[in-house]
Amino acid sequence: MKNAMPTMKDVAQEAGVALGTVSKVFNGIPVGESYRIKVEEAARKLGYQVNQYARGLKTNKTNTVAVILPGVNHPFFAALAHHICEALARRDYRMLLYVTASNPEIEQNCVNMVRQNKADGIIGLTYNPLVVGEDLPFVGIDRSFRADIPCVAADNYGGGRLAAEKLLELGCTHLAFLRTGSSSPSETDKRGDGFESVCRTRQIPCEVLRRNDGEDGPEVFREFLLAHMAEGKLDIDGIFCSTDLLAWRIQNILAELGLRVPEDVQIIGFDGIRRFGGEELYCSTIIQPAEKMAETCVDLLLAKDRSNIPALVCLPVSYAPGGTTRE
Amino acid sequence: MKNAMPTMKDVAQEAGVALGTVSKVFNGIPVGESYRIKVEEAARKLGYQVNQYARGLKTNKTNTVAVILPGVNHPFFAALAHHICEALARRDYRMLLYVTASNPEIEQNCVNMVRQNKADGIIGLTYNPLVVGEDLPFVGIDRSFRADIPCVAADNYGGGRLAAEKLLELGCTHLAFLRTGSSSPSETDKRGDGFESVCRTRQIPCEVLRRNDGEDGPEVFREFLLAHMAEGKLDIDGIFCSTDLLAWRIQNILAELGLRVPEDVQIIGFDGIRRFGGEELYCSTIIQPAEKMAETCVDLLLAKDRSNIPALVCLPVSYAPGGTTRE
DNA sequence: TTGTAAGCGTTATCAC
DNA sequence: GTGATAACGCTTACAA
Repeated sequence: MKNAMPTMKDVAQEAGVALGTVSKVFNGIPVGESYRIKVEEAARKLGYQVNQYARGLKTNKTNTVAVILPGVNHPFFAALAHHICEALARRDYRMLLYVTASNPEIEQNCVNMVRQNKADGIIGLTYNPLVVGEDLPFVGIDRSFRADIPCVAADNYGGGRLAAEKLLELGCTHLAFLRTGSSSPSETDKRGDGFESVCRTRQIPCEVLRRNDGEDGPEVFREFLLAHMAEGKLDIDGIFCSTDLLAWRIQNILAELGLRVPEDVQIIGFDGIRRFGGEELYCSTIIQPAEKMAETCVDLLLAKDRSNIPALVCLPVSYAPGGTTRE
Repeated sequence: MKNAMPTMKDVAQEAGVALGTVSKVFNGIPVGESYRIKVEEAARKLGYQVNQYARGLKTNKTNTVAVILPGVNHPFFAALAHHICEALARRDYRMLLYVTASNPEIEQNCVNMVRQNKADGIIGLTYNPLVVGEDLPFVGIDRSFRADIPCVAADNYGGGRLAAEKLLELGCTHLAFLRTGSSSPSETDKRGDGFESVCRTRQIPCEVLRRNDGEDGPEVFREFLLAHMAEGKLDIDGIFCSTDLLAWRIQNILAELGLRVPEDVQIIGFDGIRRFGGEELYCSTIIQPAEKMAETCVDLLLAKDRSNIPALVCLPVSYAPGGTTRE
């Protein structure tokens, strides 16, 4: 009458064997051939599926990993979620997804919920320092808030350097770095550092504007650009933006100002966002290896030996032209 | 030494009350005020969290819903996932996400896994007929494969009509409907039906090209357009594409052919995809109410009374100009 | 090898 | 109102 889901007991009865024997069959523990057959047959007949959570109650493993992201609406986060989900599935794990809108309370709340749901670990791209038990494996993306929590990120510093080198290679002589993003520190801050370091070394003039989300509107960037214009010309000829989204906005502003990209000024973004999740790039950009990052997070989280986990893993980025540079 | 997660027993001991009392406190069952305080204090001190799955073992509820999508890389799917996740969180449910790449085996496999994980229900955008137990609540998006499984979709038919009416209102006299998509039938097929019905009624010439994904490359559309060109002019002046992605591709082809949008030909897409998951539209389009759809799916799935669930719920769409129409 | 029984953390049914 | 106690579906010694 209630829930007709068959249990191990049903299978045992159907197969005419003991409960323990059924369990063994489903755990790959050797059992008499004839018994195995009987059990498997009964299981198929009844459509039996092990209850992972009842099992977890005993084994303290649920084969479930919680993933905490600010959201899944932004293409880069979507790509992460997608690839993490697939990487987990390949290992026969399931993904419990939480979205937080970067809200500290929600983030912490998610962590608490994860404990209720007994996930085997957490992969989290979070912006706030969280309290998470020592016992619960945690891997951070782009950010680590505790010494023993490994962080997986793209090689943001290297990506910044690469962007600078590319722009110089493409003939730029006066660069700029533009940034928006969260105010809480993260690996992504190194994008600008890498970029500036190249400029310093090569003694290239580099204008910098770093802003935090919400601090002020897009008009700061407009003003910045205006301040660098004289007689309809921009004195900057190469811009590195901290994200593809910012690059897109900058392009719009430049268009309004009557400047052409890439003729008057070349732009390189960061992320490697593709239209419709698979079509062409929005701009010339430094591509984050989302799939590799996902795979690495999962590997790190599920590693048997958690004694010598690295604190930070930076994955190689690559440059791809996307129409906003001259090549 | 092992997992230090405190249990109800620990809380009971700490609070100096019986186990059952602790349980009652956490279930809102009336209990002596002084006891409640003691329990809550002990729980806080120990950092206790109920184990949802141990609870589920008894109650047959896990407060978990499985969501099955082809992937989460495409912006529309990402939006669905995002809003479903939030809608579930609002009801104190968690989301178990599975991605299938529309592969029938993987889809079925997900359903089986869901049974292992004892989700309370499934929300699925799937392309293949699945075998899913009568007992497991299921809500389909854009498709239903069984009479008793409710389907939530945008008003695709109405959207098609709206597109036709808009194009006519904008002065078009010779229309076309272009379509790609899965070969398996779904609610989305009605987009073209609605569009054509308006054309028929109003006696407007309407060229139609319906293709299935993978049947052939993008060149069919190019050929189609070429076949409708004479002396560098297109005899069609209004195109309705079954998705924004297709509209984007068509725009690219038109550009190659030297045709201008919206001057020479106006285009309306379907979906309402926004750049970077929140910026402007790609084209003039019929917007699917992703958030409402998500909310509706969750409502339907979690409805107390599942006796009179509708078979199909179509949510209202809206039109928004996005630069590919003249207004 | 196979069967038995004691938990895992929780809820629910009872006597008290 | 409170506190034992028997499930829930499964794993795992341990005994047969």
